[in-house]
Amino acid sequence: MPELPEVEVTRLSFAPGIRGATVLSASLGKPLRWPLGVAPQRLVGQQVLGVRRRGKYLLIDLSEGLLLLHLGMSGSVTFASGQADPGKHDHFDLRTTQGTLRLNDPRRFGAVVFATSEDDPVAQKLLGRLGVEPLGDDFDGAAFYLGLKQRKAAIKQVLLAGDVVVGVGNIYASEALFMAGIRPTTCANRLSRPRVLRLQSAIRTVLARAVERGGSTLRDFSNAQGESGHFQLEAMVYARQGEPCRQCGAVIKAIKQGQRSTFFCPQCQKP
DNA sequence: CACGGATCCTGATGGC
DNA sequence: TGCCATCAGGATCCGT
Repeated sequence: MPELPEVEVTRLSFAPGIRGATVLSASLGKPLRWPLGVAPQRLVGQQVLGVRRRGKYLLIDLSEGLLLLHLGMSGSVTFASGQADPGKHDHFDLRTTQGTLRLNDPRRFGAVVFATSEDDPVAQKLLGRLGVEPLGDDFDGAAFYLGLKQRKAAIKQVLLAGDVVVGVGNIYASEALFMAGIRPTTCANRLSRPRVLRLQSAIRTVLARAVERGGSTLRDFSNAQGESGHFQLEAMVYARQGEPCRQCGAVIKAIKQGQRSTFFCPQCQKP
């Protein structure tokens, strides 16, 4: 479910509400991708200082450490006072003085991990190899060009890998490549400088637009207030195989790259 | 070091 | 209705 826009929309939807709260209790459901790393009691009494995002991770800053939260493929978060009893797929509850933060994740590819600080090896193992933030000032075309120049894999797979630039998942990789006019199968190191600059700009535009629209709700994504996103309605290629390109009318194609679906317009996007 | 494939898990969907 | 295969917004691990 969650790429950068969905994670950011989630963050925005509960960060103001939880800031300043004190943890009353924490409880776990079924095992997630990684263990919490400490006894849930360790969190009790800590104050929530704020919520940040790094790539697709939510970083919940506490007075004596931080929680790294990842939504995997099917995770979503709710924040409310008076939550019902945990359901079948609710695997983490953080009860605070200002409401309960709850992670629901049917497939359990997500995780909640406690680290004493961002420098903690536990945190570094998850964050250490992440690429640049696409919506930040550090994402400049020159560095992006140099990063791509060292990769000979298909550009779409390089984007998904997240070690050059973070946050671009399966939907937005296809969308950004469409906007940049680049065929997803093109080798990253064979893209000219101008095309890389176009791609850099397209990534920023697509992700920022998706955040504005509340993310994409394909099946069940919703923010911490239970609201759906709407970006999927304006997708140019994602999940539109067989339909006419909104730009040129050619038939949108679907292919597989590394077990993942890729969508593109064979006419608008050049190798 | 970088690449491609297998893998974790559950649920929805479509064909027969 | 049941059964089976396939697919799904992610990212790590492993062999090459």
